[in-house]
Amino acid sequence: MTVSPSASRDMASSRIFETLKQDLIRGRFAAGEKLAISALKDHYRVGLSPLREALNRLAAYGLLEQVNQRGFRVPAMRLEELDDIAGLRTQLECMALTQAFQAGDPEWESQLLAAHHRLRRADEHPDRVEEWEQAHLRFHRALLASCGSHWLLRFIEQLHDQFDRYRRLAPPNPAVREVLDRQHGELVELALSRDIAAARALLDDHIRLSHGVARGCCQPAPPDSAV
Amino acid sequence: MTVSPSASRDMASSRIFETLKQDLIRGRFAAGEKLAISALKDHYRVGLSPLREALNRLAAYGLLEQVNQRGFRVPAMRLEELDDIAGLRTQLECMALTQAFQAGDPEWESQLLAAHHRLRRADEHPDRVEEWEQAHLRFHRALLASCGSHWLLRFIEQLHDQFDRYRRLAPPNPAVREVLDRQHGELVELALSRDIAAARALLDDHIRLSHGVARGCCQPAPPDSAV
DNA sequence: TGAATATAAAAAATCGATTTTCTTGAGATG
DNA sequence: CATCTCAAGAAAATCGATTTTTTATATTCA
Repeated sequence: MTVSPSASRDMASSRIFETLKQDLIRGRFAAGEKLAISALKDHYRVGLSPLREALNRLAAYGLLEQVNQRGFRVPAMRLEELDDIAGLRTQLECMALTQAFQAGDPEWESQLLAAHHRLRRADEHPDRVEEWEQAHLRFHRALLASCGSHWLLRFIEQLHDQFDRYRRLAPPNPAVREVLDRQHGELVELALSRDIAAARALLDDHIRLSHGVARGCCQPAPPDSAV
Repeated sequence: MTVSPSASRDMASSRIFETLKQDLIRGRFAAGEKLAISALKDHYRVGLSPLREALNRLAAYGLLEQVNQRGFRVPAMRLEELDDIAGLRTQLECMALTQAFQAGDPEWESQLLAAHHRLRRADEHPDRVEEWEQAHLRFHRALLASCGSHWLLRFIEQLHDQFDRYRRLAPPNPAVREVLDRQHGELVELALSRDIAAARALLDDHIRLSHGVARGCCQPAPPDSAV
C-alpha cells in the first residue's frame, strides 16, 4: 500500500500485512470468524507488535473489522454487499477505462500486451491457481493503468480485492470461465483500436458475468429451524 | 456509576487515530513533514503501541505515507492531486446523488432538513470554525446517505477528507463562500422535489467552486534559481 | 580536494512482560 | 427454574526496554 517498493528488506509488519491480506482474499479464514491474535502470532511466526500493526492496516483497508475491546473479525459475506461491490466496480472501471483509452500511449499498449501474454500463459496451467490469479489481477491493472487518476485506481484495486474474496469462494464455472478468458483478448483489441463504447460494453459484461459466478459463493441462508 | 459518553471507553489507539486524523486534515502538520514518533508520543500523551497502530491505520487511509524503515510522513500537497481528488469527488458524488434521490424516503428527507438547519445555525457563528466544519461534513453526508451503496459512501468520505486537507489550507474567499452557503439550501429544495438533473448540475458546480477556492492552497512553485 | 568509509547518535521497529477488559461458569437469589 | 453476581481464566490492549536500521559526522585514502 503505502510502503515503498523494496521487497527483501521489508519490515515484519509489511510482510505479515501482505501475507494476511492474501490469506483473507483466498478465503483461508471463515467469514465472520474472530481472529485469535496469539494463534496468528504462533502460526505466522511474528511478534505481537508487527502483527497488530498489520491487523490495523487491514481493518482500515476493509478486509477486517475491529470491534472495540474485542479484537478483530473477518467481515461477514452478504450477497447484498457483493452486489454493491460489483455494481460500483463496473461504474468505476468503465470510468477509468474511458480515461485510460484517451490518455493511453504506446508504452501503455506494450504493457497491456505483455500482461495479456502472461495471462494467456497462465491460462495454460490450470493447476497453478495463484499464478493465474496474479496474472489476472495484473492484466486488469494494466488495462486501466493509463487513466491518470491515482485515487480512482486505488479505489478500483480495493474493490477488486473485495470482489475476489467472494469470487474465490464460489464454485468454478468452466463454461463462463472460457468466455471470460476470451473477453480479455477482446479487451486488448478494443484498447489498441481505442473503441471506447465497445470496450465499455464489454467490460460491463465481463464484470457482470464474473459477478454471476461469484454469487454462487453464498447459498441462500436457510431458515433458523433447519439443522 | 456515571459512564461518560462512550468516548472514554474507546481504545487509546482509536482516540489517537481520530485526533491525529483531525489534526492532519486541519493542516497542523506541514505537507511533506516527517513525523517524529517520540515527539508525537510526548505531545499527545500516549504510549508507543497505540500511537503506532493509529499511524498504520492513517497510512492505510491515505492521510499518511509510510516509508520502509524510516517512519511516517505527511503526504505532499500537489495541485495535480487536488484536481484528481476534486474530479473524482464530483463523479462519485453525482453518482451517489442520483441513487440517493431515487431511494430517498421521508426519514432521509427529515435528516437532510435537520442537517441543513444545523449547518445554517453554524453559519451564524463565523468564529466557531470547527463546529461549522462538522456541520458541513454532516450535511453532505446526509445528502447522499440514502444512496444505498456502502462502498460508494466510504470512498466519498475518504475523498472528502482528502479534499478538506487542501481546502482548509487555502485563504478564505467570502464571496464564493456566500454562494456555496446558498447552494446548500438549493440542494435541499431539489432533493425534496427529486429533481435529479438540476441537483447534479448544482452539486457539480458546488464542488467546482469549492475546488477553485481550494486551489489557492498551493502557490506556484518558484523556480530553483529564486532565493 | 573529493569520494569513500567508519562510527556515534538518533530514530524506527520489534520484543517480552504487564495491565486492562472481556468471557465463562459456579453459586447465590428470588 | 430463571436470573443475577462475582471470581477465575482468557484474550486484548498497552507499556517499557531492547534490537535493528538510518542518519549525521568525522576520518581516511587516493
